[in-house]
Amino acid sequence: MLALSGPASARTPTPIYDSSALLTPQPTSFSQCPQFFARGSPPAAPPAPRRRELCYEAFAVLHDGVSRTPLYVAQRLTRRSIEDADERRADRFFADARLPSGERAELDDYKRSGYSRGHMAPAGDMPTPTAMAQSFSLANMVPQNIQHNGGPWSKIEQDTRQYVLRAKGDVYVITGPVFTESSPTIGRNAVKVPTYLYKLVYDATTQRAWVHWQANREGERVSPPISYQELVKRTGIEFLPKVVPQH
DNA sequence: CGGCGGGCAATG
DNA sequence: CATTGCCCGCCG
Repeated sequence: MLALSGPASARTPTPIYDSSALLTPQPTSFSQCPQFFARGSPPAAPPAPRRRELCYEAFAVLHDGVSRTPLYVAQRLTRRSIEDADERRADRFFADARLPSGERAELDDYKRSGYSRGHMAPAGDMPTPTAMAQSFSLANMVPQNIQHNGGPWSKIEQDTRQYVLRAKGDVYVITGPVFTESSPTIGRNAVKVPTYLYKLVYDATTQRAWVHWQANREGERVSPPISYQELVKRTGIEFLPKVVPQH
């Protein structure tokens, strides 16, 4: 078992799962890693059962036990963190033991599924060996078209890193899957295959945001970004805190 | 073309 | 379970 033994996760107690936990939402554990969210505010998603908040050393995951994937993964990137992102790729994927077995993807689900294990918070962003290892949690993965993952999506990840290298301050990135009624599943645990993937990039210094919205399929090219408001419309999730008018 | 970064699977 | 070789797409 690969220990999630980084400083951040060491401070994160393992959630207790019992019947009452399914009925009454637990207090947010994102409160223990607010640094990954703009102004410390996690996205406002409509409440739903079987959602778990997981903090890691360099990113935070809202996991969905129905799809057995993350719903979104949040990061804060800086020029410094990208300059530090020169770790050797760990390449050791693992099922995340902090999730109940019925809610999580297992390695066998992806094996010979025809889909790759696609990072939401990319391995290439990770600034420390611990963060690199943690990024291979299946709680950070969705079944992704192999060609799209290694091609256009990889390009978007690298473009994002290049942007951050030139940014003046904090850049918040939120990445996640979008499912449709017809979304297929893989493996015995029926891990849902996303129809679309998005990556929201928000530069807190300039207060500019843009969104990469890509179909999870063969032949998909890098599409022109869409607006933040369009992302909210398509997902129903308010990812960024509403700006409080100053006076 | 080679290097790099996203992966995969076979092998002891 | 770690190592190794391989595939693919993108870019300079």
